[in-house]
Amino acid sequence: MVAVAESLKPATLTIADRVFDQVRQAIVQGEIPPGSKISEPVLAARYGISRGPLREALRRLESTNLVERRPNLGARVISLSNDQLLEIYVIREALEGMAARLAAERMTEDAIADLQRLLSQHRSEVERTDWQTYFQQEGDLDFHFQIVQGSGNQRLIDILCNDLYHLARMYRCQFGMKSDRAAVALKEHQLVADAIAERDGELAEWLMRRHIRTSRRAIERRLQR
Amino acid sequence: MVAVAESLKPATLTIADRVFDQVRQAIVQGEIPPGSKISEPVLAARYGISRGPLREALRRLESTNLVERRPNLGARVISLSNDQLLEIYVIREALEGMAARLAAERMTEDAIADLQRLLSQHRSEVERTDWQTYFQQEGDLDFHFQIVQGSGNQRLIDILCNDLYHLARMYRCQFGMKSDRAAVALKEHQLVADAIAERDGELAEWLMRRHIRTSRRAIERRLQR
DNA sequence: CCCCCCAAATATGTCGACACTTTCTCTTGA
DNA sequence: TCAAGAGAAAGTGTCGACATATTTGGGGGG
Repeated sequence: MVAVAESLKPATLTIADRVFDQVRQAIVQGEIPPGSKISEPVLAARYGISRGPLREALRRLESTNLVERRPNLGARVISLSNDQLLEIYVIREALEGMAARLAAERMTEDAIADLQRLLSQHRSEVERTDWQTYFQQEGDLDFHFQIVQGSGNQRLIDILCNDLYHLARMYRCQFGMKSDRAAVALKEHQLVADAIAERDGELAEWLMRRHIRTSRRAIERRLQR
Repeated sequence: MVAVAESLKPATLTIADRVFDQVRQAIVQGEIPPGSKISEPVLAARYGISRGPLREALRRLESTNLVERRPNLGARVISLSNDQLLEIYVIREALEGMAARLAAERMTEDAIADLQRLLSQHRSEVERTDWQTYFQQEGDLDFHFQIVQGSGNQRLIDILCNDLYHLARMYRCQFGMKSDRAAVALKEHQLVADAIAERDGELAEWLMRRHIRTSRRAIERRLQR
């Protein structure tokens, strides 16, 4: 259901790759709670592998900022402080704003049609209030994901999809955040998509930045309570 | 002379840490040419260590985007294509623009004074045309570095300082780019610094983005020739 | 009763060896 | 002569074991 595409996988899958995915999923879904220490022997035993590939996986998790490793002290699942979460939104504002601008300039007509289709699908989902929260949460990421893809800037895609989005999802699982601004967010999404469809890069960037800034402030308010 | 500060080092230094720094320096300075294959046994022998820590170092180099690793095929030093170099400048435009905005809002008066001092030092250096190119190159990074630090956004600092700046430096070493726009760049720097000193975040972001965009276009022109 | 110090236990860092994959080379056949 | 295939060589992936650092627990002293 979630269209967070892994960039093209290598033909042969190494053990470290497989364990990396498994542990990442376990962390993002909160199975391994944030802040908890990760014991290499324990995890290696759980997955039935040696410590070598496990360390490789942990190292990759560190590079995606899901775990922290300190020499001779081991690895811990990161627990995002409120400030760190807000920091991520600031970066997303900058990067996704740029992504929206580039998407308006370079996205293919087909991709724009897909984007509009995704939005109309979201619209119908939002009307069914029961599924609202779940679909809006994942659907929100899908929308941002498609625009980032449309930017055509591979490094931009990597930074956002491999690092920041996983963090955002982990945080949502962690705090069970229900969005009560699904309808509002959907309207903002529509405005961005329209600007892209009209090839107005400057406006698309401005709208996307305002959208993310609004989301950040909503979270900020929620955290202060 | 180069103030690219490593974020606070752990007390104990592991072998993998040391080799990571050494290999990174070798790559950035072009000692290990871009695109060349990295043989684990060879490098391990050169540094007198086992393949374990070396692989850890290679993994960290991969996470900083200085080497590419593919399963069962080994590691290669990345060789930036022209497009990839330009992609980095697009991301820098977005991120450093935001950094300048934040710096204008949050930088301490002392830090701003340091920034102005750095610029006046650059001014005197630019007048001595012989050292111009070298100092301008490194000084340029120092200037950007100080502003990014002033943003106070730790993740922003990490992304720029640990990844993108090293790539930019490698590319400069690789192509031996001499900047013939040192004087112009210096003026642009001064404008950004002034906007920060006046706490005008919006202007600071606009000026920084224009500055980086101008640099990108200068490179673009140079590459097409 | 609390604090400090020392030792055992546990975990991480490092190493060497083995297995499997990839690549190169040489042979064989058309 | 060239192409295809088999075998060898080199390299990466994985494993188990040892060395070193950290943590934990207990004992002694204040």
